[in-house]
Amino acid sequence: MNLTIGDVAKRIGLPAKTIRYYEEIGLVDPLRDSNGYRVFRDSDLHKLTFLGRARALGFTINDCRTLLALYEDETRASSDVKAVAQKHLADIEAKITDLQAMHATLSHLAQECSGDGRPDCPILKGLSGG
Amino acid sequence: MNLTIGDVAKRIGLPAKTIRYYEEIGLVDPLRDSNGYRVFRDSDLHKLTFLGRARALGFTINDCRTLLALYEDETRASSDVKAVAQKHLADIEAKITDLQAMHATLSHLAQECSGDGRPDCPILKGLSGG
DNA sequence: GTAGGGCTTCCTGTCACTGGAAGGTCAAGG
DNA sequence: CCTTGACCTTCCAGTGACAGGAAGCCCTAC
Repeated sequence: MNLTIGDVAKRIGLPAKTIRYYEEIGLVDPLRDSNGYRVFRDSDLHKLTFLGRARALGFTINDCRTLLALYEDETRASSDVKAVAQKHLADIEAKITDLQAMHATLSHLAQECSGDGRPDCPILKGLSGG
Repeated sequence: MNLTIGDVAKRIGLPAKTIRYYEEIGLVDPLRDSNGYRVFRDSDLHKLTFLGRARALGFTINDCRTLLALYEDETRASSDVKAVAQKHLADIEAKITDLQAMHATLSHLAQECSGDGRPDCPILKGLSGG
């Protein structure tokens, strides 16, 4: 018995919709049964697992495409993989820095806000440029 | 002389496109000159400044709409503002936590990758489930 | 009068899906 | 044999917050 897309979805932990989408954009290419249902080979399952993990680490679909190509290429240089990873690590670090700055500013404002029934509010003052 | 949208954009630090978009979704409502050009009052400039800062702190457009309404409402309770801010702070914290987890996992994998010309790569192994 | 820059609207594209409609397929139960 | 319900299929629209670009009007300077 072939695994249907629902079975694969459960096994991999990705929604069926997402798997169809990955096929549509050419990340996987499952076979078809005579009834039109998708047929997933082991290689498809491996790719989908790979994609699920890469996406969970925050790689873009474009990065995933690159990484998947490297994954499939037995003659790859690990430096190519590492370069993609390090670029992504730098992006993550930049995002964390941004978020921490936002958090610092906003928590400072919130701390000064009494948060009661009165209209006076340092948060709004801060936002309006006060 | 009225300020045109380009002048306002420079002054506030938002692209003109963004200001038009904010008008389209009802966040601001500038007047119009006889030639069709937008005319920005002081109150429009204040609102746009407010929006720019709120967006820079990561508030969604929907939150901005709420905050702007509170900003305009002289009878607001500061607790309402603070609630929005604290919800957003919690979201920021969650995002930072997620990003830090991704960073930890990926930097660990990257550290083990030699990054040379050989095909052997712990990053790909980690992604494929190894 | 013409060249340029800015303004206007409108339409499309981005990213990575998600939701939903319309219709085909399959196994189980009556 | 028929139905029911849970699958599967495709296709279309919407999300958030804009950005890019085309076509055409306006205004100033030379």
